[in-house]
Amino acid sequence: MSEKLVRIDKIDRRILECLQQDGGLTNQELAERVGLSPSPCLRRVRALEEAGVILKRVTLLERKKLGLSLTAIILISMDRHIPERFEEFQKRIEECPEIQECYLITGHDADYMLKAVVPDMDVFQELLLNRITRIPGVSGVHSSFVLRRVVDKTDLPLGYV
Amino acid sequence: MSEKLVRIDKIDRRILECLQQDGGLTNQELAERVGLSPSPCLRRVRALEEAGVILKRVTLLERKKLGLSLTAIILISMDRHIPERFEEFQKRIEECPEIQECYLITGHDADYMLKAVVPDMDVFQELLLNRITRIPGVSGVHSSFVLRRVVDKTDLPLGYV
DNA sequence: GCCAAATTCGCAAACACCTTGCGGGCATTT
DNA sequence: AAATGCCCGCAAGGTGTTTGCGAATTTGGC
Repeated sequence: MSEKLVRIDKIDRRILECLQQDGGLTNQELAERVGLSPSPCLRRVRALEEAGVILKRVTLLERKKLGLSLTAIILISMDRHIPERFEEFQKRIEECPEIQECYLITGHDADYMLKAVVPDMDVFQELLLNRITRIPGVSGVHSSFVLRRVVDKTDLPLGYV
Repeated sequence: MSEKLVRIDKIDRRILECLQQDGGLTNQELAERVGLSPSPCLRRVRALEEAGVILKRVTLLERKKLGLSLTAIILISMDRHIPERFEEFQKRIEECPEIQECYLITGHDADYMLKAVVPDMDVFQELLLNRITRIPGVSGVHSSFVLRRVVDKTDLPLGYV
């Protein structure tokens, strides 16, 4: 299910490029852009979904319009590197809707890198002090805040496919 | 255009929750889920788009199926903090399709935090040495690599709206 | 380089969905 | 209590999706 042996030709790549950019495209528009008639185009999209290349379609919302004006980058270190601690940490992090990303990373500075979206500093403080630092094993926490979004996109580079 | 005075009631919130999770929902399905008939539902969606709350719809793809198995977190420091350097840096970063996120951040450790998606270490090395570190003003670079994606989602927390 | 097999295309028809104007009901205001 | 404005649902026409099928193209073997 997760092997990467998926044949992707020129047309598939253009389909993926278009859909990455605009998931609201009708099949007709998509077909026109990739130079195909609607039916084979839809069949290719279905096949790409079936193959697991296309994961899901989502709608992106504007943070500021929703009063979510603060984005924080949090680096976290764990004291004892035992599996149970990591499992527990990950479970607790998944429960926080404010956390959009959480990666286990290499390097000695930190074990986890998180990105959180909150309305303001008060909520951030609550998240950090009441929820994150209370998780067993969390020893070091370092937070930065996003001043400016230079790049913030979801599309993958398809030039290597 | 970017003020946040947007009236969002219970139904709008449910619409946004549904669309964040599944952008491929038909208007009929959406209407049913939020307890509305198709026409007022579509009108609300249109209004939310018009108001700029709904930004765009995108399709998320599976990295590994496309041979993009390496994700890097890069922290960058700049030597002289003059506007021209930052402008130039940002312009050059935008040209890299591998860079999905680039934030200007607070804190003394770094000025920018980037996330890059690449096929392998060779490409990462090329990106880092030939493109990023060659940008005038870049003085410090620290890279980490993603070992495991604990959380990786695009939906915002709507509990505060 | 040719032929057979498999794949993938485009067409057309049936179906589902979107989209608009309109009338009616509910809430808020005067 | 009446008037106003807002938002709902209905219905009809237009648009897009989806399926089977025959034709064309590509793939692989000899």
